[in-house]
Amino acid sequence: MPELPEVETVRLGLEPVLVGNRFASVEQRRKDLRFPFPLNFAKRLSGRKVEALDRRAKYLLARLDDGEVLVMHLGMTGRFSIDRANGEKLEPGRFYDEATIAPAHEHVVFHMGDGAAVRYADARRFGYMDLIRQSGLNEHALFKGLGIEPLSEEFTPEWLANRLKGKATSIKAALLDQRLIAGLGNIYASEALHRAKISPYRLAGTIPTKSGKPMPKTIALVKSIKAVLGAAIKAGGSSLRDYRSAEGRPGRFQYSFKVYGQEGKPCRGKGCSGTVCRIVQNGRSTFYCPNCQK
DNA sequence: AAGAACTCCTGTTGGC
DNA sequence: TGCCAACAGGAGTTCT
Repeated sequence: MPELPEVETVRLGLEPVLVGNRFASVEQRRKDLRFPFPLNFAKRLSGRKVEALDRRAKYLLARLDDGEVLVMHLGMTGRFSIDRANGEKLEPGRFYDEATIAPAHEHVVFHMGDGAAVRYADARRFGYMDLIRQSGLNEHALFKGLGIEPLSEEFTPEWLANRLKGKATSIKAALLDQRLIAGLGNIYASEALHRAKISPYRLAGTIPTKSGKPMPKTIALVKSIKAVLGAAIKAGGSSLRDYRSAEGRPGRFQYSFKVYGQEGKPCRGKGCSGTVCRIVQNGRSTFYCPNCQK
């Protein structure tokens, strides 16, 4: 569920609670999420200090003082909540009429040295956690094939044109491929294609280059991806059903969706009179405007 | 080898 | 109201 902007928002919320703090104890309430927890997970975390909390693609990386990295992925329904040390409970859904998280879905509780508790709940359990040595992180199976960070300076039209060349899959499917661009998901792929006025059906290989130079569509796509992700982070991510920022405040970017979830509504593209359609590609919904996306 | 289908799991929603 | 199929922000594994 959470894509790059949501994970980044969670990172910003967790950072002041985790960084510089120690794990006093960790409750691990089941042996696995999507994958088994690593051996002696809770024990290995106990007493460790968090030196930094980073993000890579949709992964959160808590760098520990013993050279290990606590790797966390939220899957589709993973969410964190924080009980502050001063006793204040910041429950997800606090600003909503939604029920609180069912206790059965709360799988991990990190008790911090300063008295704060960081809770991880995940109804579908598509999320996962692992402990990996910092020195081998980039060679680890989870990270080895991971693609470029779309907000990095290295992500340029030249780079994208080069990587899309010869691809026979749809551009929508290509944008979801984490080995290519790491962090885009189903919402922002649709939104970026709409901003760039590119049909999700277009074969990725037909977008890129002419005589070695990126075509306008490639330039527009890179610009759109960066813009939509940047704006979403600024808005604190998108809140649909499950996602809340770590403080429990909802994201606001859902109000800026131009196509995602907007089936049947008029296209909000400038000067476009089209209607937003929902189609299915590779088993996933794509929203787009057939009138302005070519 | 690339691309697509299948799979994991639980909860919500919409149609009849 | 009840039931049931469809769908949900991900991505590793298994097929073709």
